[in-house]
Amino acid sequence: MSTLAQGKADLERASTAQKVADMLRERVLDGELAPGLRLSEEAIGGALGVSRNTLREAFRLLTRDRLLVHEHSRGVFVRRPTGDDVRDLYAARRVIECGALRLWDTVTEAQREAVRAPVRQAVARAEKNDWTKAGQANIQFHRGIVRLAGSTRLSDESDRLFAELMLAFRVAQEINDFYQTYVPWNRRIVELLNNGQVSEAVDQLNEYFDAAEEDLVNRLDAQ
Amino acid sequence: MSTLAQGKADLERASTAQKVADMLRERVLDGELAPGLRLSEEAIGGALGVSRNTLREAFRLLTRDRLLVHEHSRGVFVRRPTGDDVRDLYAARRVIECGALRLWDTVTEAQREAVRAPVRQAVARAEKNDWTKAGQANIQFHRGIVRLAGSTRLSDESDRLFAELMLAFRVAQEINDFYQTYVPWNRRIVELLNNGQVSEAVDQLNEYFDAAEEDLVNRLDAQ
DNA sequence: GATCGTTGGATTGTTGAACGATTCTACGAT
DNA sequence: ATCGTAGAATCGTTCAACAATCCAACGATC
Repeated sequence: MSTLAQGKADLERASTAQKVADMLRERVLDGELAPGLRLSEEAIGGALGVSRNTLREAFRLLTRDRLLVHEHSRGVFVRRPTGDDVRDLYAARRVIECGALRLWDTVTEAQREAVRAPVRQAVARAEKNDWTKAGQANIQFHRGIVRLAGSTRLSDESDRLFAELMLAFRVAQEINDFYQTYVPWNRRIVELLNNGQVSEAVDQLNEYFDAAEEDLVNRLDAQ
Repeated sequence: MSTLAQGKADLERASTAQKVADMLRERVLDGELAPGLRLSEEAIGGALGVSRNTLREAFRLLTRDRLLVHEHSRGVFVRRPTGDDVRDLYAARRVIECGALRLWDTVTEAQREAVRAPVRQAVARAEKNDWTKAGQANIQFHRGIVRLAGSTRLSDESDRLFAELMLAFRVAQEINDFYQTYVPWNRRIVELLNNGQVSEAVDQLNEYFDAAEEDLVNRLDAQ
């Protein structure tokens, strides 16, 4: 059965536009393509060896994910998140993640473990000063929370929100030291959950959002 | 100021692909293009007088909105929502709308009125047996709830969820008589809110989702 | 009679070129 | 220094072409 699923994954081969979009997404998220940069159709298409039409399809996919912004007759640009964007993102996260976390007592043990495990990993990575991996584990923690809701649509949209947020982190130059503050916070949330104090855990998550949002907005507006 | 806003709206002229997508979206939502139908690039492009490339752009937009599904080398089809789709949609709605409704005491009066007004309208329309308008007002009610969260990203995504849900309603042939049952329910929710019983209103909303989901899933699986 | 290749036609995936429309840039006039 | 204008660069859209893929019909085999 797992081999069949594997085979199906192979069957669903990506289109050229999809592959180009995946490559560009990486470049945007690791900062190689800086926020605000304009992506010329001719230049990028030439460099990647794809036609303009195919490249435009890839641009559209990334625009859907809010990593690029499209301006009519001007081209596409790497999104440069503003303070307002961050506020909007956290308003959405508050509703989604706090709402999902409230379902803690109704979900399967596997779903709960998908929330706990990333925190253990983040703690371990943080002790080794590997903040890149710690940051990835932190995202897995929040992805796990969203998945408590049991909706693939909600999970997919949240992944887009997370990706957009990563852009904001980059602009705020907050990639490394940010998690140093908040890893302990996540740990406390999991402790409360294991204690059966779901409501208190939700409160902590809300406070975490308050602090993270304010920190990020301040750094963005300072620029 | 309003004239300036008007001028700006004119400036943001829609691209051809956007206009084509809007037209197709209407056709899909009012059932002219039935769920499951395959949309031939050549046939539709010829009928609308746009090139294949432009039409494919429009298809991408509607695929993002989940009204169409794309199958590699096979074409695009009008989505035919399944019971699982509906369960997924309601799992997302539960988290989003209940989470947003919990913010009732923290939002502006204008935001609260955007929840109450559509219910009054739905009641009035229902008394005149105008179920189409009553249904539209019902959607405005739920849109108003989502907007309590204050996130445009969340509101936009919810609009897509609603559109997809309308497709499911159509497949279930539940366009007219559905709201007859649930308009009074919405009314009760607003009464509770006006009474300051936010928590009870959330419970009612949750029960509404339970009932609506089960009803819709049953009708879909029966086919 | 049912299952399995094969073949040909239809549709999609991708490319390249073309041209009008729009934006940007640089230069010169006031 | 500001404004307007001409020219270059880029985008929006269309068209034609060909390879890759899918599909339906037809026989071949057991």
